[in-house]
Amino acid sequence: MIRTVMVVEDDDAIRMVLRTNLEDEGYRVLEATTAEQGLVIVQDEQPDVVLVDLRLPGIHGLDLVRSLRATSQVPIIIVTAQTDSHDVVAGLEAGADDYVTKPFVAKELMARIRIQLRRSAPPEEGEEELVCGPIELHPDTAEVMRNGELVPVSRIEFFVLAELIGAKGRVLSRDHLLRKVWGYGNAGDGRVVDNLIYRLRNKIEDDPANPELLLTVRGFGYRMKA
Amino acid sequence: MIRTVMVVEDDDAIRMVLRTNLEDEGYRVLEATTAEQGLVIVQDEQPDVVLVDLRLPGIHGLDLVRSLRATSQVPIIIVTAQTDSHDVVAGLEAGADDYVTKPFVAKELMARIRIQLRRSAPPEEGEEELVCGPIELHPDTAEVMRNGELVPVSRIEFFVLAELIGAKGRVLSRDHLLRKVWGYGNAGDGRVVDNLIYRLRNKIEDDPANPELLLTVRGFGYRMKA
DNA sequence: GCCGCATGTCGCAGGACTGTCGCAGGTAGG
DNA sequence: CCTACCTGCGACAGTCCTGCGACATGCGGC
Repeated sequence: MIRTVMVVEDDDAIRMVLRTNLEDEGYRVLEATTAEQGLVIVQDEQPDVVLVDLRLPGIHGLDLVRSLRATSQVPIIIVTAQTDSHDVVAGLEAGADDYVTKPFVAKELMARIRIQLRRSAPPEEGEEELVCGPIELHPDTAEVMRNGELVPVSRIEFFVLAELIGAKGRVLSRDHLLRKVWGYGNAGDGRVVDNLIYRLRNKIEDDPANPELLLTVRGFGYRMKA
Repeated sequence: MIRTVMVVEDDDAIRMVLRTNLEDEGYRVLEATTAEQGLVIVQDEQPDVVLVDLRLPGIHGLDLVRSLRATSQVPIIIVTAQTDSHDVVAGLEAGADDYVTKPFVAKELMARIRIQLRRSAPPEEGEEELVCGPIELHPDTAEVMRNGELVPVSRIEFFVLAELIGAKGRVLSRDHLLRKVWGYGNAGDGRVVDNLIYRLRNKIEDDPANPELLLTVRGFGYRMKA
């Protein structure tokens, strides 16, 4: 099961560090630079954890925490400078679940995220099997097997495949995939999806020109063979 | 049965979020950014639910609610900022059926929409099977089966068939189909429908010249065999 | 039976949709 | 710094869709 982490942080450098660290841990990462944006994205994507920098331009992070907590149970971790210790207290009172102070040690933050995830994880879950015919996805290792043989796929290819297989044969529109995989606010050309599908087919189909697993539904989008 | 939700909201970001969420739930979505526009579209399209932002440019959402209620029974859900609680009361008095405050949780809004739909819907519903004789529609995969065999149809053909089968034998006028399938603002020739029916018959009828499923009702339109 | 209108039945051409592939900037790793 | 890979983008071609028009057919009223 792929978990999604939302990062609300206006400092580009820090956001980048967080993104790379999180992606290395296998999370899907959403980003926002303002509280307003963060609020919208959280509602749209319903991430599994939210990291909030308290010092945001415009609306203060503290208010974001309150707004989030008012409508959602999502675990919130505050990320803040060491000097703002009083804000941390206010943040926890506002409904945050944990905090880390900058400069933070990546490993510690990752650990805290895991704790929050475990705490909020649905009781069972069952690690939904991502299998479709000869294709098998291992979210743990981000690996794709085909007839038991490892197929190298890129990060984004993996997510698209996971989304498609997770849909269990239902059609997914290009828009849907753009939003779910590329992320919110990505106004990228819809053709990006076509391209990625083309590349995926070259990796997982016997005869990429006559796909039997990753099917086109003209006018609608793509779907996996049931 | 495909339901239509109308969104009257001037904020682009919020409208976008609503659209994507609603489309993910399988609704058809209509949009308007002003009360005037909303009123026109509602009358023309007769959606199944209307979401109204109270803070609209020009005419206030409250007046839109009154105008709608004056001429229609359509369920109205108010979407408003938390701070406008007095407006909510006024809105409900003006005839709205429910409300959500921004920031709202998408899931909650979807649930409220379902409630309104159920309230206004024919008693049963329940994922209504799109089946008519040997014809079977699968919205998940956008596929049409005939005697268990896949029949390739285009996007627009699929929607027309869905609309007809959803009507359960009632006659649908060309105008109705143009509005529901081709969409608002399409001033297309009514003969476009005739053409499409012709093509559909060639795909789903045993003897297209003597249709037994997709029937003509002279002077009115078309209907499926009961 | 005749006439007028609604509908059926094509064929066509423009265009929408998708597959395919090469290119270049960017990134990660060595 | 170099290399390999990833990824978005654009271009092109082939296929399919679809609106339109023209003519044929059939139905209903007189």
